[in-house]
Amino acid sequence: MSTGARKTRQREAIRDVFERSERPLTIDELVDAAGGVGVATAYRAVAALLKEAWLDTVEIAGEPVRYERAGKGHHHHFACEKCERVFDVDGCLENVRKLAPPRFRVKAHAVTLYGLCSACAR
Amino acid sequence: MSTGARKTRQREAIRDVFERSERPLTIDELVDAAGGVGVATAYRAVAALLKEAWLDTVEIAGEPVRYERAGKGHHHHFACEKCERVFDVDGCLENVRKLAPPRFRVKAHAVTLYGLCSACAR
DNA sequence: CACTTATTGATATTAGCGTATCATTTGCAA
DNA sequence: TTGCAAATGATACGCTAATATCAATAAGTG
Repeated sequence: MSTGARKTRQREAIRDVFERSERPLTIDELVDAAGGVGVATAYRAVAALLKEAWLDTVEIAGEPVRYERAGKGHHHHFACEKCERVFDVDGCLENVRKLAPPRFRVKAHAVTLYGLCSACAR
Repeated sequence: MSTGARKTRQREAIRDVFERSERPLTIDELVDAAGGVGVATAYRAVAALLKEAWLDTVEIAGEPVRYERAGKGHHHHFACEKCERVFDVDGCLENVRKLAPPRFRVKAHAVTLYGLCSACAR
């Protein structure tokens, strides 16, 4: 027979990178970290992994889209203004949805913190 | 003499639009609302108003940049998934910055709610 | 091994958004 | 009213991010 996805060096490398990284990565970060993977391939692999819900999208205003392993549970993000990396922030706040004006139906929310990560803060 | 900014129909219209609107507007929304104002002019006027801190930038992930009158005090935003408009959300949460991991220095934060605005929720 | 076809990747192309150009219009002061 | 610099606006251009192209490569079955 013949149908199905093939196991390639590049795809393995990409999965590895995401499995090891505990923070969301941009396509460029991914390409750098994976090594020897073309941009087009990176985009294709990410698109596939998104489709099969193995990756989630992390969008932060004014920044390139990032991706991280799906299924981490509810969390938010911290964007370091110096090293430009984005980190996961566990936990959430109780009354987020109560901020909405009356009659507004809240379906999701995002909390993003900005500042300096531990490495850059010293 | 001769130095200084001139008062034009277009600039007046743009200021009026922002003064009347209680929600952040994109350049396109601004151009539509102002009527008879070219895109280039809109960009130029907004740039000037940003420089003199009469306007603030409102950035929401994956969406075009919006602008609103500066000096409203700390608040956040609600993005309607249906009509694509963005609304102000007054108030904030106490412990936002406490979410950050140890040793991270939080300098700012953004809370964005997604869902349906009162008009679209009915 | 041999062959079929998915995959790769350099690059062309597209799309979205903002700035630069420059001829024309228009404030506004004398 | 006149004159000049500021302002306008249609459009060309530039930038960034992502997709499409297509010849070359390689996975994996028989």
